Amino acid sequence: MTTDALSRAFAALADPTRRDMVARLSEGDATVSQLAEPYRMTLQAVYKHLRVLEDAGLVSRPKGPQPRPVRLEAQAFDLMDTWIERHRSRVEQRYRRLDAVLAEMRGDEHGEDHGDGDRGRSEAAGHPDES
Amino acid sequence: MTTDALSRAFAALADPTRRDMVARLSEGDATVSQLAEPYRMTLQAVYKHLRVLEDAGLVSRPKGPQPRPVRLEAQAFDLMDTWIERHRSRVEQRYRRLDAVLAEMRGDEHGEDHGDGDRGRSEAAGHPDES
DNA sequence: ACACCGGTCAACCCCGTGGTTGAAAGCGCT
DNA sequence: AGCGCTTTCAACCACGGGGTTGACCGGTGT
Repeated sequence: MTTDALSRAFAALADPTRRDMVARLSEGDATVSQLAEPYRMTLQAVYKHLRVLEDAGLVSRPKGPQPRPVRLEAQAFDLMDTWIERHRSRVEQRYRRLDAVLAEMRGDEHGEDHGDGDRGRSEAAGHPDES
Repeated sequence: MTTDALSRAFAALADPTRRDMVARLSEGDATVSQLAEPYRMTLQAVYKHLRVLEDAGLVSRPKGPQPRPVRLEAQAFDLMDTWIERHRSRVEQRYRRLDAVLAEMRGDEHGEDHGDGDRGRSEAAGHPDES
């Protein structure tokens, strides 16, 4: 079950088919069968994927009558986005700081790529902090 | 195997333990055993998680001698970030547009929340487009 | 009423994954 | 060499996830 929302969201997007669905949904709502037709898999399989996306909160659907269209829901994306942003930015800052240090030490020549240079050690006795 | 990079990245972050590791790594590099100690699971299990993160490109480690520290790698985050951003923004635009339409139709009263109102249909015959 | 159509549920199969245990490497000591 | 530390590999187990097939519900049309 993995229980927590973030896990579900990430897990949901970990599948190419599901990502493709999201991509198509971002261009407009669609019904289950409409979503299904491009793929070679069964309608039921698509439905399952849909359920996963729904459980992840990435997608919502009116419980009303017959042609229940599927609609993208932005909030779950925000969840992941902020999480990623939170940690990624930290790393990039460390990168830049290191860049700066290196630049200061020699004449600068900022390599855009990530070839591993030498390593700097830095212990972190941090608390888990999670989320 | 799920093969593609994005899938691996998302799948990697779909696990709370792994996310926690990333969170801690964003505060500074750490060795496998350092990473392992907070958790009740085996060192080997942690190592496996590490492998997943590494395969996902979220983490790198110098192949040098013994205490091989683990280091966060920003690029994979960028991958996910841009993907999410690409689609999320689309949705939000649609939201706003719909908001605007509604506002135009009546005297505006922009509900901040997402209670489902009525729905507008809009077919999309778009190509998969993927990635 | 009947059938049709879209959507949904349930049982089942296969394999990838999170976790375990056990043993083997690598490398730093003295 | 031998000890001890960290890191890694391999075999194994239980569970959940992606996919299938088959049947069932809910409206709409005629």
